[in-house]
Amino acid sequence: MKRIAESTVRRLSLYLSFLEGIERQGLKTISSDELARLGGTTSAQVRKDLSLFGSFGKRGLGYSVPELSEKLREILGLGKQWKVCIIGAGKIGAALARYRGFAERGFIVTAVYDIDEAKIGKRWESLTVRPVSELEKDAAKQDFDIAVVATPAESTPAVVKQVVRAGIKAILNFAPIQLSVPADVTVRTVNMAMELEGLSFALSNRGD
Amino acid sequence: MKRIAESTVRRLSLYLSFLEGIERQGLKTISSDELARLGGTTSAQVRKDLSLFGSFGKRGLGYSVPELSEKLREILGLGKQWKVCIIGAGKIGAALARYRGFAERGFIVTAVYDIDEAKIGKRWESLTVRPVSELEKDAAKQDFDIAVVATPAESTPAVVKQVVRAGIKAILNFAPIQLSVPADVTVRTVNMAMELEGLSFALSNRGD
DNA sequence: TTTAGTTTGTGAATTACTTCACAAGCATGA
DNA sequence: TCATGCTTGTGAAGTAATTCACAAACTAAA
Repeated sequence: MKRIAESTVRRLSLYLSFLEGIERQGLKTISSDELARLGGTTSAQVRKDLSLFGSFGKRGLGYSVPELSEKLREILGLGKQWKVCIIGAGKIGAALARYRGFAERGFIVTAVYDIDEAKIGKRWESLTVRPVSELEKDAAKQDFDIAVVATPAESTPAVVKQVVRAGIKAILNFAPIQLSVPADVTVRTVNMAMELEGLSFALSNRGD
Repeated sequence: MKRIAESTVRRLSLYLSFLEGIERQGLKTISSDELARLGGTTSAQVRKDLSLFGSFGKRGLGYSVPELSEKLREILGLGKQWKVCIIGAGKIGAALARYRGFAERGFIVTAVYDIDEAKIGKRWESLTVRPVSELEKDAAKQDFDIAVVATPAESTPAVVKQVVRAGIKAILNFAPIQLSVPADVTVRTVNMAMELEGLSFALSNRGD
């Protein structure tokens, strides 16, 4: 299959969230045009995005809401269960571990790690904090799919090295630094400072 | 000035964070090539990004680290102080209000709002929770620059309408929905579900 | 001063993404 | 059954972002 752009995947997520709302309202079909209006894009964009994966609509009618939802869930790999470990037993990690949407979408947090001696061995959100040095060994048994990296900037490169060595292929990164990983590891970074600076830029350069 | 792509602004933020690290290490100059390596991009990209705003380097030498940092801070509008209000006195809001990087970069939280009667009037992170219905009136006096929207999906559209009416031109959105705002309002959305789904997609479609 | 070695800044070329525009398919009603 | 009206799926066209490639500018050393 052709390489899919990250922007496309983000839009698919967005479409799915709309469809779930619409499904709850009981509507049976939706056109690319309505979907586009909800997502702030164009109907051609919607159709193009979907056409990368097949043809799911009926000409003259639109898309069946439950059918398209199901297809999108399949495309996005939801419905499977993903084993997640959280690295960094701090506030962000805790917020995520408690976040309902996490479990709802099949992301199951099965372990938590830290490098801080003071935290290791403590109970944390119904798990026991383990040392990062054990990650590789644990991963051989548990087979984690995703690592959430929520460590301070300084310790993050070392932590990420362990994650990669443990064979984990997907990282959700909250550390405010750029991760360097092999090409077969996917990283999504959530960086508040960067978002704020984006807003600051927009405010500073209005009307240019 | 020409329209600047969001991806460019994100990279500028990234470059700045590297420069700050390098400045602490005491290095005086850096080449586009080194910056590119740190940021996982190409030297041509770095030079192109910077050239949109002027020419800051010296041929044969590279960029002066303190000088380029300063320029980037200027471009990104840091150094100014931005007045921020948080809407939604929940966990995300609290985490942000306490987040040090927030204040360090000049984002000052001066008020918090909610629609939940039970929360209104309560103390919260050294502020008192006010009703969203008062936002427009308050904004006339306080002149907020940025609104952080951290409300449940259902109540978000109404909240955003108030924010827009209050004349606030930048929104950091944590609600898992698409905001509809006039063109002169800038929105950055942080949506965990979308990031997770991106990872899920990558894991499901490896090797295609 | 001259030469060798770097590195920038930037048009041109390339690649990626989005939008256009329309034939083809389906539903509905006559 | 046929005509009308809608909406999809998709090549082609257009726009945007990235990378190439090289002249120009600077440093440092001889």
